[in-house]
Amino acid sequence: MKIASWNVNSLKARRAHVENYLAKSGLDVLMVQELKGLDFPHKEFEKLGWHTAAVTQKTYNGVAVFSKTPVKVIKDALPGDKNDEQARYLEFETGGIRLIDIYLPNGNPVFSEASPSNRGSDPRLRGDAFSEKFTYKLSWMKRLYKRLKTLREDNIPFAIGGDFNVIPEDMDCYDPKKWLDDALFQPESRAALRKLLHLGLTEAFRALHPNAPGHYTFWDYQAGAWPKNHGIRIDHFLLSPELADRLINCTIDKAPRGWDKPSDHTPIIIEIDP
DNA sequence: ATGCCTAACCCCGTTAGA
Repeated sequence: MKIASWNVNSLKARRAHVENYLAKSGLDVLMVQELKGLDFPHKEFEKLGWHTAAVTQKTYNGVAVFSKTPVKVIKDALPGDKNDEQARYLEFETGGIRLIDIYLPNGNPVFSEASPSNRGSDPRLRGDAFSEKFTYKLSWMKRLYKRLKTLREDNIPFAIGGDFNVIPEDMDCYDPKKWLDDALFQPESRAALRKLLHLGLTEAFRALHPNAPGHYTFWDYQAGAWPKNHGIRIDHFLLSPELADRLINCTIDKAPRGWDKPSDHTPIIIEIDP
């Protein structure tokens, strides 16, 4: 069973890419993120032979799944905050497996804007407050921990994939120094990701490719990042023990990043022994 | 040291991405 995750950076803009990928990649399930629109073309994809489910909002965020087998939605929002209206979480069952598709908040900027007199000094030494966006990221990760802990305690096997917006380790970016001030690279973000792993989850790519730097899932559109391979690895799959034991392969498919008018992310694929 | 690029919305410059 082949399952992929891909941040498409607007489904509308990447519609042909997604259809092409579904037709040719041999996937059983494709989870996508950052749809950037309220409308989701369920019928059109059903005509192409895919079962679908989506959580969308206007302009921002949005996650969806395409599957060869029927999709039963378990949750269309991350529990823990009824006032959170951002479309970032979809939990479902398909092909006999519980899957979770996430678009984890980016969180930049890390700190609230400094007063003019304080600019230039280190915001951490200054004791600046975290920004609203970074606070939201960390609280979202705390809520995610609670949800995954519940699934573990209930002995429900699952795989969670998506755009985690966290660079796990220094080897997961081309130049760690350039990311020191970024929300994706903060100690708090990385600790929250490790905490998820401490529930007994396996990070699929790193488990199968230990000590292998230079493998990325995102390359900025700017400054020639793609041809220079100046990327970061932020799209991940985490597997509960039952599925980790069935993990055959985990690869990053760089091809779609080289297509015309590409997303800035490229798909990550896991293969599970049926 | 800074901006670089892309997408959505409608304000066609601003916000967000990462």
